[in-house]
Amino acid sequence: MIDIQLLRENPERFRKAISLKKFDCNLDLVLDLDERRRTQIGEFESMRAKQKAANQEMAAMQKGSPEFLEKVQELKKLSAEVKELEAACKDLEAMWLEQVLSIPNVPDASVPIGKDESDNQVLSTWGNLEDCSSHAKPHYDIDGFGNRIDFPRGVKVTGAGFPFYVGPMARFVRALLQFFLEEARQAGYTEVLAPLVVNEASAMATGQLPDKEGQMYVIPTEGLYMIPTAEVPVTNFFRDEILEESQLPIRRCGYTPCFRREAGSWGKDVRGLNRLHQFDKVELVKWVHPEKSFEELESLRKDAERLLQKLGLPYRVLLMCTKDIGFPHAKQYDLEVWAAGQERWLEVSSCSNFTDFQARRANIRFRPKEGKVTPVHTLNGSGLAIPRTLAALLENNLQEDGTVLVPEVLRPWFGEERLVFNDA
RNA sequence: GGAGAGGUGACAGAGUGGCCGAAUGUGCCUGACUCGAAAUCAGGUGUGCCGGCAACGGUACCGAGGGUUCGAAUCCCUCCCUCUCCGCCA
Repeated sequence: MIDIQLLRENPERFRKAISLKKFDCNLDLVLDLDERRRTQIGEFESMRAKQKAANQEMAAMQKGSPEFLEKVQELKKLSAEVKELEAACKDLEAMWLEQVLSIPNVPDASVPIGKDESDNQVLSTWGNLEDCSSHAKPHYDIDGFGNRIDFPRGVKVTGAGFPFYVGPMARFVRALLQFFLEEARQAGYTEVLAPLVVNEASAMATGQLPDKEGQMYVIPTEGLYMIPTAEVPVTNFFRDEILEESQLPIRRCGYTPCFRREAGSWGKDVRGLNRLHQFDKVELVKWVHPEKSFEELESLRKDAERLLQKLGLPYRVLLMCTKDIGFPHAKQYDLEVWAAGQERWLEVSSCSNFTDFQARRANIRFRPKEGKVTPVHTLNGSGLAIPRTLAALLENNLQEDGTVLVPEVLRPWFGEERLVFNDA
């Protein structure tokens, strides 16, 4: 959530941010509620102070004495008033909070202004598209693909979007995960193995609730949600905590399966590995000093880029425009890998700086050497999402003989030079 | 899942209706002592919100949410969590 103090001081800054992000929320209502809330709090607290003082007097009186009983009668009325004022406060507070939570984060000045995805800037492109296999074809059209990634069995067992990875392909996914995790470790991220379901408070803190609940699978009997990304449990690790300045920055990585309902994305771009309900991903998360978050975003992006470079996959870096960055984001890069068979770019990582927006919502703060407790800045990025990376890899490295050449960096983990699709 | 016990500040641990934002101890910070350190002594040491330029004042917070009462850390209800025993189980 935003800093209400800043909104009071400079509403225009937020008005602009909202229009740039094309979000719909009523700033005047927020400011009005803020005003009323403060007045209400003032009234309640002064009445409450009066009550406390009177109760103080009572404590000194002899219980049951006439003046005591008289005082009780007198205070009953005051007590009722206090209760009313308190209830009014709570109501206003709740309305106020709901509105404050609906205001998006302000985009950084470096974020290009744009109206749709065509305004995202391609910052750089790495690798040569021509270097990809001349035999490339969409991964789902590779001979024997179904032997290795079994969608029909997934449909039978669970439903669409839950494939089985079989034999060498299962091992290959594991090799990718191990490669990603090891790279992250060497880049200074501490590995965590996190819960795959989270409670409501956690989903609220990272912003999946209340607006994006359609994205998550729900376990209604327990009131829990299956995670759409490791970001949720990993970020919530420090929820409601005060960190020491000397601890910052904290860098963590975590592998988890991710579960996404993807409601509404029916029919488009969903073939093969392009979009699944369950997929594996390594996520990188940082908690940093507010002054360092934008440089930490650059290094986060580079950490993700390095993975694609080592895998030899051509990719491009997009600086997302104001319309395309999400609600809590201040700045966001997307990494898109080239899938030579489909001849299209696939998003495999999104690296974001949330500044203090998510931290304020999740109540993650730090104690500066001087001054008062302050929200940290949080960042995260994929490093990387498996299925699309895998799709590009299969397509780009497809050989004439129908096998896929395994990148050097994966061989220590996979143990073989080629991925074969047809069982001998 | 059943039975019992319990959840208090950074930690340990008192407190069972008003004198409790909360004893005491530990830790931490400052000062004294010391060449320096240890030990000792003295003082300080939470977070949110509201008001205030500030000093500061007010208010809330003793697992969470309701309730009783003039007044709740303390009594009642619901929920969550931890521990012990039993059951079940990878």
